[in-house]
Amino acid sequence: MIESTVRVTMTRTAPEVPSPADAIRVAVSTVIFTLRRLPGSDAVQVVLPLVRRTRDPHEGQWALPGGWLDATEGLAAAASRTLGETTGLAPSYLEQLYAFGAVDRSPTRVVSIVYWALLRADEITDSTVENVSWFDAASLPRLAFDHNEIVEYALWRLRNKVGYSRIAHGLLADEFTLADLREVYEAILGRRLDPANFRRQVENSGTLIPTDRFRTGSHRPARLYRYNQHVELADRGPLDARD
Amino acid sequence: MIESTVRVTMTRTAPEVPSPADAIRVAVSTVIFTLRRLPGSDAVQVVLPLVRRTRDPHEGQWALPGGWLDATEGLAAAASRTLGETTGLAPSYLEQLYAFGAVDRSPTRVVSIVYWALLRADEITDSTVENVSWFDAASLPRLAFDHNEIVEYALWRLRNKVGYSRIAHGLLADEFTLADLREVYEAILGRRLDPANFRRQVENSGTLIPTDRFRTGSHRPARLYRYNQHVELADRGPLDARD
DNA sequence: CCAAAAGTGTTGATGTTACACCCATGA
DNA sequence: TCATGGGTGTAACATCAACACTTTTGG
Repeated sequence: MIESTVRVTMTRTAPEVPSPADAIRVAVSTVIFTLRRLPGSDAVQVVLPLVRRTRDPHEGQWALPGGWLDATEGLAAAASRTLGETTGLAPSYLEQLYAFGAVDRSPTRVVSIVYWALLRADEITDSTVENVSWFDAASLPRLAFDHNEIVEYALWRLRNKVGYSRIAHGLLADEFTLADLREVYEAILGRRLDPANFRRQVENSGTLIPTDRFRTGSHRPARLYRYNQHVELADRGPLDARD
Repeated sequence: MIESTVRVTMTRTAPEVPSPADAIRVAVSTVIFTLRRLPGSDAVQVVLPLVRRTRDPHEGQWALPGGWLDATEGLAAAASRTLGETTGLAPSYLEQLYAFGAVDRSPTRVVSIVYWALLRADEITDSTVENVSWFDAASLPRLAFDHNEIVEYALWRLRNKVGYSRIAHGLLADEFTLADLREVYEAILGRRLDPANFRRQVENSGTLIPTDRFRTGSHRPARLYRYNQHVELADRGPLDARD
């Protein structure tokens, strides 16, 4: 009988339908990055919103926004929803980061599907939601669960991806100067970039459309650019908006 | 009362502990790649093992090896276990691919944490496990669930990663010639590479250690190389063997 | 000797880095 | 006018693709 072999797969250590005692719950969390200019300084920081926990595991500590996966929604939808409910934010870019499922990462068994997101400068709603604060990604306090490690990994992905994709644009509004864009790269990469070389690289990439408007400031006006909508922020391969 | 705000997160659409009716099960599957030389030909194919389903959803169709996540094991451990149980294989390289959780990907709600793995030439156990067959990755039949799309994505990742890491080495035994290694790259990328340029690139990468042994064949003997164990197969960032 | 794969050399195209220099504006 | 950031030019350097060429073996 053919069934015998596959039986091994399905029944040896786990029954066809896991019993309630084996309950594994699925949560969804999101690491949301945006930039903030320090008041009274020209420095730009990568910041992210955290939510203070008011329940038992790690009560009082800061944690990533998230919640339980609903049986009727996809993973990305759950990320958007929980994120909107906790912080009121709706990011322009959302991508799956990793599934964290170590046995001891929570007192009960929880597998967290973590997403990461970018928020444009014009998307930051300053509606002060209670229990939500923004933190400098470079100097976080001790977070709940394994969320420190998760943010570390998200930062690593962000820095990596900025090198081979155009995601940096996901942090800027519609129109921006090349200095604005360079500032984004510098904040993420943590080092200064040559303005001349940066200009050429980004101009030759074909992702920018020059407008005929200029931003007038304290010195020579800088041309405003627009993002080429036909170019994806990042090549996600055969994956599109799928879960 | 502080609790009110966070309540929104936890209770609006999902209760603190999901009820049994909302049951979401977590499965783990693995896409295992290895290379096979076509008999009577010099062509090398990327192949992967599939398991024929003997149960209700998609019975009779081929599917990725996998099984249910056990409450007492981590994600990577579950991938290794289910994979060993179904195919008897123990790959040299294992990395998380993606979490698939679309609502309609299975008749019941299943979130699949999918891993992908590389099998060295010397790791292929030819113990003919029942209901397991090897397929050319380039021409798969219609698979169960969304497994066709999953394999597509895994192939995309493999091809991408071969360009910026040395994972290709995960497909070869201890000692190999540069032609062997080039053959791996050619099979994955699907195009011929210039032997001269390939040699220089890989020699300058510092990942190979030349031995003083040669493989004698029909023509001029080729030097055998060994991997530099101090160089990781792929930079996984702050993630190591974690779940 | 011959065929064929192993291995080396060379050249032009292309991209990256550093930095000198000119341009346009507000103050 | 001057200081400053916007914007252009250019030479040194590294990387890479194409391909001619030499070396070494089995037959």
